[in-house]
Amino acid sequence: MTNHLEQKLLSKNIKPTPVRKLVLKKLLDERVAMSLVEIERKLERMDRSSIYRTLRTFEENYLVHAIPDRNGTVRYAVCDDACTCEPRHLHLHFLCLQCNKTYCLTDNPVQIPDLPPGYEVRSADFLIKGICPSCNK
Amino acid sequence: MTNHLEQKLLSKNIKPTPVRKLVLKKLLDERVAMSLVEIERKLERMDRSSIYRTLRTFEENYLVHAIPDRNGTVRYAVCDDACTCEPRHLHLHFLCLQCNKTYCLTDNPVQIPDLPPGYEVRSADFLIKGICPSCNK
DNA sequence: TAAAACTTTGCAACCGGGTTGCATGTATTT
DNA sequence: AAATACATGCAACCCGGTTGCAAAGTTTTA
Repeated sequence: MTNHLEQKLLSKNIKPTPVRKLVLKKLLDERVAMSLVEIERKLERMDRSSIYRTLRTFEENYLVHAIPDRNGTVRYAVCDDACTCEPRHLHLHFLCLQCNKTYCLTDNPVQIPDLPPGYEVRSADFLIKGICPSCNK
Repeated sequence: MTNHLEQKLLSKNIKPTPVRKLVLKKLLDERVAMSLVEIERKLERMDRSSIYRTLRTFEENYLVHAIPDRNGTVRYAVCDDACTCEPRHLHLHFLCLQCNKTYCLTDNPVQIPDLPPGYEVRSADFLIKGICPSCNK
């Protein structure tokens, strides 16, 4: 419901405007990470630059995180409540090569390996590619 | 030297043409992963589409692998001799947020975590971001 | 060795996602 | 109610990626 969306936005200090609520709703409903254009196509009446700026606002305020894929498109996924998007937070994602959906696998903890001295780690992305359960049956 | 480049190309069944040798040389010399445009800027006289097609050929023949970053650009790095780019091969990369260079950390093994049943893993990318040793001193 | 077939390269044009400037509309403050 | 700030929509632009096509180079075949 709407209130839930508003609360989620407010909890990240984002003013709950109509556009923002719709974009957030879409991201939550689809339950997979979406790119700017994917969102644009699903929200027919909405202007691209509005979605673009909305996604930037979301990312700046740690409501979503970005997941780059091999073709140069970036998809966005809503951070779960525990996600702080802080340094050393590790995002684990699964991209299905068949249906092209990107799943967030938040409950699979991954260790960031020790690096040679001198490397200072700020964040990390782990993207696994393959076939997802629903394409696999 | 040239012969080394030719051998590297031939070992992956790529005909060693002038353009290909130059692109490969540049990738090896710079020792960091480079995007299409980065290569284009370093190789002033060379046509973009030639570089583009060259990179595709390299990738198709497993001479380089692609590393997507957060802004939607894809960088290419020469696979080391052990790298087969096969399923289950895990690429570990480090992107410096300051100098924007991408390093291949091939000697840091990483385990692909166990996923929930139904997920079939084909490949994986692990991108760590932070500050590299030479920016860090 | 010359012609035919194929591959590589360069040029130009295009495409499409991402980005920005600006004007209008909507909310917030005074 | 006026002034200010913020959000939205539109249009235009930018730029990396991609493709079609013709010229140059290479390999094959007769």
